[in-house]
Amino acid sequence: MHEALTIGQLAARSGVAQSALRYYERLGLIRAERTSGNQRRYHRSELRRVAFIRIAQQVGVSLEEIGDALAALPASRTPTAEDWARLSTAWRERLDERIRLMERLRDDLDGCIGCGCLSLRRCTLYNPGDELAVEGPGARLTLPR
Amino acid sequence: MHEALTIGQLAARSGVAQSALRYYERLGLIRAERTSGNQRRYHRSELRRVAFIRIAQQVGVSLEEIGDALAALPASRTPTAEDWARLSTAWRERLDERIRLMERLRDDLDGCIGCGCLSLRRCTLYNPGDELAVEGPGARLTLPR
DNA sequence: CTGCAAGTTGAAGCGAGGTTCAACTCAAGG
DNA sequence: CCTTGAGTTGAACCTCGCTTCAACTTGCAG
Repeated sequence: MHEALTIGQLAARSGVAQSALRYYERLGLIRAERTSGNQRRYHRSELRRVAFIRIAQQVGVSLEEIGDALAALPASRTPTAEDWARLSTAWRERLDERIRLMERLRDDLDGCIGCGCLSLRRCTLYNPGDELAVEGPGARLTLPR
Repeated sequence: MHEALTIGQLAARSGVAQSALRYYERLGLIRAERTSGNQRRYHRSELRRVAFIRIAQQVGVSLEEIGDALAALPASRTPTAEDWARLSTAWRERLDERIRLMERLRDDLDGCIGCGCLSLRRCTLYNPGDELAVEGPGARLTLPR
């Protein structure tokens, strides 16, 4: 029992439901070989991919964007620590940005608590990203990116 | 043109689409009077409600929870600065919590960048909220609450 | 070789947070 | 009065990130 993980094992070890793993595969976020009987066998390096996906989600990145990022990994070989480090660094900057945004929100909120204003334009608070306008149909990302 | 805002005006001033405003009304988050011809007329204080809703969304609160919070406002009178301040204080704590979570994520990520590990259990990084398990059907909140 | 857990698929469904549409009605300036 | 832009409704649709289901097939311990 070296190398290959079944979907159940990957699910257990990553904490991600099997159905979610299959979904990720459909989206091209992870990959699996198949046994002669068509069952998925995951290389251990997929564990890192899954971890990366979940972390990126927490940073507020959509699965589509995560896919783009993962596509930058070398397909020919198992990604090295360095490969991962490069990606992590990129997300780190996003995280920092998000944190800054939250902190600004908090500080603005502090300023407003005194006056109870929440008066949109008068406050810096409202709409911190200057994203007043329309963006097309469908659901919106509730949280800032 | 004092007091009452049309839906178009509220949309323009709040930066929220008319369709979203009607949706919020269906959910009971905001209220409007009606003209004799059945058109909505919003009290100016609804501007603050809308602002509050958008801010709370940024903090990662669902519309349902926002509704619960807004229900705590006095229905009989226009909310005072103090009323709003109370709500804001409550959200501030949530915000702080979220910021802490993000910072922890960032610090953990920093630790991992060196080794490129992302190795789930070995790192503190993965799944910071200890929320490994199942939660029932439907979409999941992507970002920590 | 049997039995049972674990795996397979595609299609359908869910929940959140809206948008879009058609078919009207209202408000107000000229 | 007429026109035109703004507003009305309910129902249908959308995206995202999954889960659930039914109907099978595989893998493996005994």
